[in-house]
Amino acid sequence: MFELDLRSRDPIYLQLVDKFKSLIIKNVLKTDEQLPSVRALAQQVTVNPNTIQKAYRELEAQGYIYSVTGKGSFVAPTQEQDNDETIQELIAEIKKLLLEAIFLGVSQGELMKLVSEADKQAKGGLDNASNPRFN
Amino acid sequence: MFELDLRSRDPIYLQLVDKFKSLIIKNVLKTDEQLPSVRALAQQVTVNPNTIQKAYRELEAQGYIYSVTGKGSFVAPTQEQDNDETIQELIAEIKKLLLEAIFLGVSQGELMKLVSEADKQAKGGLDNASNPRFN
Amino acid sequence: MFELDLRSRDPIYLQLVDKFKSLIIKNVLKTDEQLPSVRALAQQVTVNPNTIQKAYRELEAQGYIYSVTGKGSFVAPTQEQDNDETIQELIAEIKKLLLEAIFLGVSQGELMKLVSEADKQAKGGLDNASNPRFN
Amino acid sequence: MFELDLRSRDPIYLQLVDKFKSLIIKNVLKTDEQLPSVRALAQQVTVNPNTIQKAYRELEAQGYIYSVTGKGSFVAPTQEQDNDETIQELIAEIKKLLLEAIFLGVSQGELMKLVSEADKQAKGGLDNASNPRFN
DNA sequence: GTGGTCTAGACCACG
DNA sequence: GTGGTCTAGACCACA
Repeated sequence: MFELDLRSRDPIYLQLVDKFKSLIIKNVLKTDEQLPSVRALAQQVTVNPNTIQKAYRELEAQGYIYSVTGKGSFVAPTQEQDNDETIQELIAEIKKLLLEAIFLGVSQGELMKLVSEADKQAKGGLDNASNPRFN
Repeated sequence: MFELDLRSRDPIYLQLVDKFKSLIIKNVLKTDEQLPSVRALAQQVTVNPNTIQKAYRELEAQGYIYSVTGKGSFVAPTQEQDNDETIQELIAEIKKLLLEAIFLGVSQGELMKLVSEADKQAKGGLDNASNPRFN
Repeated sequence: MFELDLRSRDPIYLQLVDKFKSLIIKNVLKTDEQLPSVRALAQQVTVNPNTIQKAYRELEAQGYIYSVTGKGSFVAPTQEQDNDETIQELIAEIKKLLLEAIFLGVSQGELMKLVSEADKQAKGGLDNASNPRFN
Repeated sequence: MFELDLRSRDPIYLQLVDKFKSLIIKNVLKTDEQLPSVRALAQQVTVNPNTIQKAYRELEAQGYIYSVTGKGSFVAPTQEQDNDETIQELIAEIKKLLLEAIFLGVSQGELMKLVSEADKQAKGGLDNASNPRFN
């Protein structure tokens, strides 16, 4: 379920954060569903528990999960709050990468297709949950 | 012209790389145009010359500029090579961010518009040069 | 193991790059094998750690090694990509040197033998590892 | 006759050295033939005379030309002297590049062909002189 | 003047 | 412990 790339320049804890965000976004992990315990996950992926802790802390800071002392960590309900700032940063980052992609020769059509695919994948999250073929 | 965030987790030299890539992509800096000298820029943004050097080296490694000892650093001609690996990584990163944006409530339409804008801005680079409203 | 010429016009960090490339090419250093730490090597060859870093960065940029913060630097798996541009430059450089060698009196036969030897040494990398007679 | 790449990382004076060495090796410039004067060449290739001077000095140091004060610079007779050291260095450099080429996937056959071509080009120098189609 | 190399030594992020 | 960033300041090669 978790394939970490120990060789990547990306720190392990960030790889974990990304994995979980992806699973939550695709609705594989549903609201209030419990995440694996720190120790269990640490053992499963053979990584230092501190690293898992760091990942969970980061996910909580970004509002994707919430932790209850003594009980565990759970998927947070979809954020309807005005995380306007976060979104603006995200949009800016996407725009930067789009410009770079176009500069490197990627066509507008391909990028449009990318948006379309992402949208379909996100909206069809519930289906994916019962038919998991995500990365 | 260069607003650096010294507090950012992103290292200064990478912020500079991004700035310059953006300026080159938007055709504000044109082929063979000279970049500010290492020392001059270092003084302007009050950063150590070594840091500027590092940024310039990275830009050179990525093919955006070329440096000639004793003469200066210049914008490289547009890369015709298809750096397939680079593009694949870029696409993957964009897709990840698109999914996140959609999850945070950004509509497909807005993202499509973003692609369209980026395409227009990239293609109309020459116009932007005389009408500078970029960051 | 590492004999550096501090007087050479070739910068120290490039001498290190060459040494390591040679060791990797001859399969003395094998995939995923760890390189000496920046600090350790710096101390061993009595050179500033920054200089070692520069060498490692260059090796990483050329795809010979990968570095993971907090873990170390390791030999990268053999590159399957055909870096056409790099190869073309390499071929041109070889041809130039071959012409010069011939001009200085080296016979075609000797050069052919050189190619043959290089091929044998590269292909028999594993054997060389247990029978080290390289520089 | 002289196409310098002002963009190259290689210093201009070294590019000139290489050009002249190539012309001498291919026998386009023959023994005791006079080289263009510093000032004339400087004007022709629009380069600082100091740069030409430096190139000529380097060529003289390597034994490819000799200078007569007040008369000019001339192609030196083929060196039959024991420049054994130079040759050894050259051979070592060639071997290093051959290994790298093989490592990057160039076949032994291609390299053999390269040697053969170089040999033919060098030996056929006299013919080339009257039929100049070199770079 | 330009870019490039190197040192000495500090500080940070990661595991 | 690891690699990575940054500064301050010196010195070199090139044009």
